Order: sequence, then structure tokens, then C-alpha cells
Amino acid sequence: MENLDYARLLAETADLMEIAAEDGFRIRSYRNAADTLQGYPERVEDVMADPARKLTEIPGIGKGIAAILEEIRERGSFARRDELMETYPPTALEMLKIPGLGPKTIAALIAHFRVTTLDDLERLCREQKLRELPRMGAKLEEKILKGIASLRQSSGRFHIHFAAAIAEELAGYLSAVEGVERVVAAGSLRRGRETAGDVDLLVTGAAAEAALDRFVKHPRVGEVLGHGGTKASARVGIEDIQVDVRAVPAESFGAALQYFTGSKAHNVALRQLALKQGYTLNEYGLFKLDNGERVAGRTEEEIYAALGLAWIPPELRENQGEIEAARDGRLPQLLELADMRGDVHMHTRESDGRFSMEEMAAAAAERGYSYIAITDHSKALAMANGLDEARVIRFAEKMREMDRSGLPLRVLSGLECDIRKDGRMDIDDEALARLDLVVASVHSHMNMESAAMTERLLAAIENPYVKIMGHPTGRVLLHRDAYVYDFEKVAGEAARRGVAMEINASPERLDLHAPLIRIARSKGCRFVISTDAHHVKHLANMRFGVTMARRGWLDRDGVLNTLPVEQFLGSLRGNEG
DNA sequence: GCCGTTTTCGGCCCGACTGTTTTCAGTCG
Repeated sequence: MENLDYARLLAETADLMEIAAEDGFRIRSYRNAADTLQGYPERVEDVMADPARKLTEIPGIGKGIAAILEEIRERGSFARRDELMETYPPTALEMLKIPGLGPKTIAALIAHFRVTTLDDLERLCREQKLRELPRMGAKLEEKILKGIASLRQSSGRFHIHFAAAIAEELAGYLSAVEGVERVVAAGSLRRGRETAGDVDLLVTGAAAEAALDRFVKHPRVGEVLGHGGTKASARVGIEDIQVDVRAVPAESFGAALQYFTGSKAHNVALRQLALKQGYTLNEYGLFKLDNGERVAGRTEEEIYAALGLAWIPPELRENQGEIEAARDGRLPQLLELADMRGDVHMHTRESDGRFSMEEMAAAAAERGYSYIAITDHSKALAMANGLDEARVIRFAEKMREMDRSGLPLRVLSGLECDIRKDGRMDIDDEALARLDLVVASVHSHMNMESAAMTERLLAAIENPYVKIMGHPTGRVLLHRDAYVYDFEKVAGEAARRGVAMEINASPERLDLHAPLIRIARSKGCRFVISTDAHHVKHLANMRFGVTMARRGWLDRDGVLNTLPVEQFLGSLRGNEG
């Protein structure tokens, strides 16, 4: 089992404990441990397997949870969880996802009506039975019905490019209000998470409150969930994404931005640090505990500085060691979009892209790149019109000719070559040898068991022409899970052989993601960031890949396609020195 | 359940909004 599985069991149990009204601090410990494991750069099973190591080295994991993790490893669950699962129907966890329904209400519903399915709950609301209970009324019944409907139609999370587009649209709309000074997106969007559950916008200026009124009148705003003097919430567009807009005074703008950017775990750690230093921190500022005097709040920088910390880039705020690094001056100089000099994975009409090589080259040059690699599909992807050996050779020749004929940037000849089920390349070595670079990717047989998939990938990177491992986990966000294999082993071998790991910047993939980037980096891997563009407009997705790299603590030196083209080529496997 | 430059016991982050109330519990971020 992976860290994510351990984290899920702990978090799930914490939810059930909340319904069971257990001690809140104990529940928080479970959640903390789950959060920590989720992003922990080492596999928890490896720590358990190493006799020289102890689980309690991991912050937030003490004797109690260490024992639970051991129990999970042995039998896939643990006693406390089993008891709770027996007491409460599995739907209890589903019900928590309905906005407006919390643990207390759910406990009451289960106790009084013996609700066990969402259908039960829906019927009770339709028959207006909920109002028989204290503090429940018509509004709640309505809210639950809407919640059930939206739960059934979607997972409630959205791709980052979609959430970013909504945020940018509304920010423009609200900025146009006279007297609004700034509109900024906070939340997981600002931290660069791969998906967002909602959009948080902060508005400041004399007319901030008026901006809330304007927001709820936006033509694409549907249901208004709340609207007060400092906050308005509504669902937007046919996708029904929740948007929260908050009006914030200028003197506490930094505090609000810090607070609403999160993550929750980062904020809790920061407030604990503030308390230790004699301050209290909230969304209005940093205040002295003894006399309530405001110490900071106008900017994030002054808040972090007052706590003895360097300003922490939002992408790092996951309570994964960034606070300690900021204290000790060890924060990395994170990669920037402007550092990128080339994009080395993209498709043209030769396979399943929509544009010609010349059009892709022109669009890439416009973005300021000095080189690209064209990497169309190989023949195994027949439905994508993948290239066979003869076409690979012909197309590579054509690319070289074009490259000499004065394109606006350097075009490298490449291929996204399928890794076959047995780990061999889909194209023979003789043809691969004609290319500047080969990206090796899995597009088939994704459900192999872990050991076989590990062997397959190890075999693939044995091929000397493979320079880059494409979208290394194969996940498709909100749609398909990563394939299962021993990532550390493959990453270690890739590092040893000089095969670079791709950070695929397509918003539907974002693969690798931050925890695996950190693992790969710790194994000595180098990276490229590529858009996998099938359309000229996809070239703009590079920013999401850079964000992912930043979340993985990468600086410019860790990413090969920040280098000028000759050095980039020289840094690829087999070309060194 | 975790944790310790005040602590191995006694703390543990904080405020706004809603709905159903006659003063506040529950939910959310």
C-alpha cells in the first residue's frame, strides 16, 4: 500500500470519529497524521521495513498512530476503524460531502431515522421529515436535496485550468468596480494544487463591500449560498463551481491572503509558532497576546518576518518542512516560468496533433522559447495515427531540413515512443538512433500488477535511446488513477542511467506531482517540464507544469529544459561530456 | 492522539454566516 492509502484510512476514520462525537483533539491528530503521510517524501512502508528507523521520527506520528499504521500494514485496517464502520453506514462518509451537513446533523439523522443510504436521506427530505428534529427546517431539507444532486453528478473537484479561468474572469469583473483596489485568488488555486474544490477571491479597497453585491449579480452566478458584509458565496456557471468572495480592509490584506491561502496544516503550524512567540494570528493580523497590539497584517511578508521566517511561496505551504526551512534560511530558489527555454514534448498533424510542425514552432517562438522537440506518437497508438519506422525516419529527415531552413527557433526531432507490454520500445533502435530525443510512455496495459509494471518500466529505460520518461504515473486527473509500480525503484534506476523524468504540464495530467517529484529528486533524478501540446494553445500550459515543479521544491538547476539548446542536448543521457 | 527552550501533564487555532432560534449550535474555511 502507498502512503496515500494509509492517509485515506486515517482521514476516513477521523470523519467517523467526528460523527461519533469523540474528542476533537484526538480527531485532529488523526487528520494531521493523514496530511503528513499524504505528502511524505518516503514510503511509510519502507520506514516500517527498516529496523534502524522509527515511524515516530515522522512529525505528527506518535506511539498510538505508529501502532495503527503497523496494524494497517498487516491486515489493511485497524480496530478503531472497524468498530466505527460497524456502527455507521458507509454512506455516513458520503453525507459529509454534502455542503451544510456536518457530523452533528448526520449523527442525529442516523440516530433518529436510521438513514443508511443517500436514497433514504433524499426521501426524508422530500417528505419533509427532517423538520421534526430540533434546529432543522425547510432550508436544510432543500440544501440537502441540492447537495445530493450535485454529489451524484460530479466529484465536486475541478481541473486547475478551469478554476484558474473562472478566477481570472471574476477578478476582471470585480476589478472594474469603482473603488476596488485589488482582487486576488487565494486558496488551493494560489498554492497550485492540481485540482480545486472551489475558488476563493479576496477583494480590497473602499468599494470592497459593493464588490460583493456586484459578484452575486454576475450573469453566470446561480445559487447564492450566502451574502454578508464581508463574504459572499455562490455557485457559478453550469459546472456549479463554488466561489467565495471576501471583502478585506487594506491593513489586514496580507493577513487575509495568508490565512485564506492555507493550507490548513500550514496555518495551524504557523499559528502554533505565533503563540509560542507571544502572538496570536488570525485573518486580521498578527497581534501581541498581552496587549492586543497589531504587529503585522498589511502584507504577507511582514507577518512571516515578524515570526522570524522568510516569506514562503504559496506552492510550498503544505506543512511539509517549509516553515523550518524558512526559519533556517533553507528555502529553495524556486523555478520560474521565465526560466523555461524550451518545450520538449508536443504533437503535430503527423500523428494526433491539430497543427503543423511549422505552426507549432511559430507559436513556441512567440512564447519566447529558443527550442522545441516534436514528439509524435509511435505506431502502437494506431488510433492516433502513430508513426512506424519508415515514417519516423522520413519525418526526422524532414524536421532536420526544416530546422536548417530558417525556422524561428531550433526544432529537435523526437518521438513519444510507446513502451510495449513487455517493456520493449515500439520502434526499433535503428530508427530511434536517428532522433535527437525519445520520450518513452505507457499508453496501454495500464492495469498490470505492480511487480510486472515495475519490470516493464525498468526494461524500458534500459533502452539506450530513451532520454525521458513521459507522464511517469499515467494518471488522468478526476478520471483515471496512476498505474501501480515501485516508483522509487524506477526513479533510482532512471537517475543512475541519466533518464530524465517528465513533469507533464497538461492540466489533465500534471504528472509527476509534488510528492513524487520530491522522491525522484531525492533519488538523484533530473527533470524536464513539457506541455504534451496537441494544439498551439496548449503551449500555454507550461505554467501549470512549472507550478508542479515548484510544489516539488525544484529550482532551475533541477530542470534540464531551462538550459540553452546545446547544453540541453549535452545533458541528455548518452550525450554527457 | 501529539508534544515539550516554561511542560511527561495539560495544553492543543480562529472567526463569519446561517437557520432556527429568542441566545446559539452547527458548519465552513
